[in-house]
Amino acid sequence: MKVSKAKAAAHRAALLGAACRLLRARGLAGVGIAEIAAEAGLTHGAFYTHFASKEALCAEAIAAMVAESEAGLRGAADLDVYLAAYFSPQHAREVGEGCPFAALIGDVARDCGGARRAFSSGLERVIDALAEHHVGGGRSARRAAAIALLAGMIGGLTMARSVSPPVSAEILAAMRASLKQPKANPALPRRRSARVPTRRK
Amino acid sequence: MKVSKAKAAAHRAALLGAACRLLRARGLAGVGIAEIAAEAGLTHGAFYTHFASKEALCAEAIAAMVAESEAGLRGAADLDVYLAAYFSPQHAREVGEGCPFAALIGDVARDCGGARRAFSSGLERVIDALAEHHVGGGRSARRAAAIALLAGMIGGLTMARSVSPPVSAEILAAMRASLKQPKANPALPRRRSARVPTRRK
DNA sequence: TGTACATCAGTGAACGCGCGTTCACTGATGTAC
DNA sequence: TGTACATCAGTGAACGCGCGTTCACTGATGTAC
Repeated sequence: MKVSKAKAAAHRAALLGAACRLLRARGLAGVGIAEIAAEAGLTHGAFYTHFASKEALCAEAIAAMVAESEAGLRGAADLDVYLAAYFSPQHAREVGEGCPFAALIGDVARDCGGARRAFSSGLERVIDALAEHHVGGGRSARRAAAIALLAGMIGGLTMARSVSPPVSAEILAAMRASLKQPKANPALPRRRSARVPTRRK
Repeated sequence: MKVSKAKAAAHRAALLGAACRLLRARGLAGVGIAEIAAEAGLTHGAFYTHFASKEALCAEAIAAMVAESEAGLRGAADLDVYLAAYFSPQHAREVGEGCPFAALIGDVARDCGGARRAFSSGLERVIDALAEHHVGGGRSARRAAAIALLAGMIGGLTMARSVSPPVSAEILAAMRASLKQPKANPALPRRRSARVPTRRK
C-alpha cells in the first residue's frame, strides 16, 4: 500500500543507511538486496521504487560514506588524535561503522562502474583534506605526504583486520607509533627541514 | 576417461596456477570453479578429483602465492629496487600476476576459513622477511618498521588500483619517493638515531 | 612379454540454492471537485 | 469541509541465471597373472 511521502523518504534513508553498514561489513558482493531491505524494515520489492539497481545503490552508498569520512577528517582538530582512533582495536573490530576506504578498497579496485567513480573521487578529496593538515612544501608535495599517510592508514588497518588478534594488536601499535607526528616525512627528502608538523597542535 | 598419473599431476598444477591468476585478478568471490577448470583445460567435474571444495582451493592457492611472494622478497638484494618495481605502473596494472597481499587483503579480511589462515601466516612471514632488510633496534622494533613499510606497500598499491590513471600515476610516484631509503623511520621516534639504513646498499 | 581386468581421472547432465530483477496486485495517500 | 478517485509505495510470487557440488558413466591406465 501507499505510504506518506515523509515515510517513503524515511524508508529510502533507511535503505541507504543499512546499505552503508552492511556493504562495509561484508563487501559489495557479500550482501543482497533482500537483506538490505529487511534491515530497513521493507521487502525486496520496495527497494526498486527507491533505487534503479544494486549498482546504483552501491554508488550512492559509497558516495555517502566517503562524504561522511571526509567531513570527519576535515573536522578533526588534531591529526594525532585522529590517527590514534583510526588505529584503535575498536576501529579494527567495527568494520561496518569504520573507514569506508579500508573496508571497500579491495572490492572497488575491481569495479568499473559508479561505485568506483564515487570511491575514487572521495579518495581524492580525502587526500586533499589530509594535505591540508600538513604545512610546508607546495601543493603536490603536501599531496604526496598525504598519499603516503593514507596508504599507511588503509594498508595498516586492513592488515590488522586480516590476522589473528595478537598480531592485529602488534600491527595497530606499530602503525600508531609509525604515523604519530609525521615530522620526518620521507616524501620530502630534499626539503631544508624534514619537519612537517600538523596544522594545529 | 582415466589419464596417466603424470598428466593428472599436471592437471592439478594447472588448476592451482589458473586459480592463483584468476583469484588475484578478480577476488575470491569473483571467479567460479567452471572458469578455473576451463582455464586449466578441464571441465568443472574434474576439479573435485583434485580439490575437496572451492574453499580448499582458495586456501591452497593463497598459500602458494604468499610463499612465492615471500621467496621473491627474501631473494631481493636491494629493497629500493624491489620497491621501485612494486610501485611500478606495470605492477599496478597486472593484478593477476602481482602481490597477493594487495590483491586479496580485502576479501581475506572478511573470510574466516583456511584462506584467512594461509593469508595471515604468509603475512607474518613476509613481515619477518622485511624486518631482516632492516638493521638496528631489536626484533620487535624491526618488525614494527617492517609493518609500517608493508602497510604503505599494500595501501599504496591498492589505492593506485582504485583511481583513474593520472591519479594512479601520482600515487605510485608519491609512494616510490616516500618509501625509498626508509632511513627516517618514524616507528622508532626515541632511538638515538632515526637512521635505519637497509642492509645492503 | 602378453592378456585380462580393476582402478580411477575426466565428462557432462543434473541438483538445490540464492541472487538481482520484474510485475500484477493492494490499499493508504492526497488531490480535484 | 466533505467526498470520489487517481496515484503510487509497498507486497510477495515468480523469472532467469550462475553458482558450488554431486553422480552415473566412460575409457585409458597400469597392475596382476
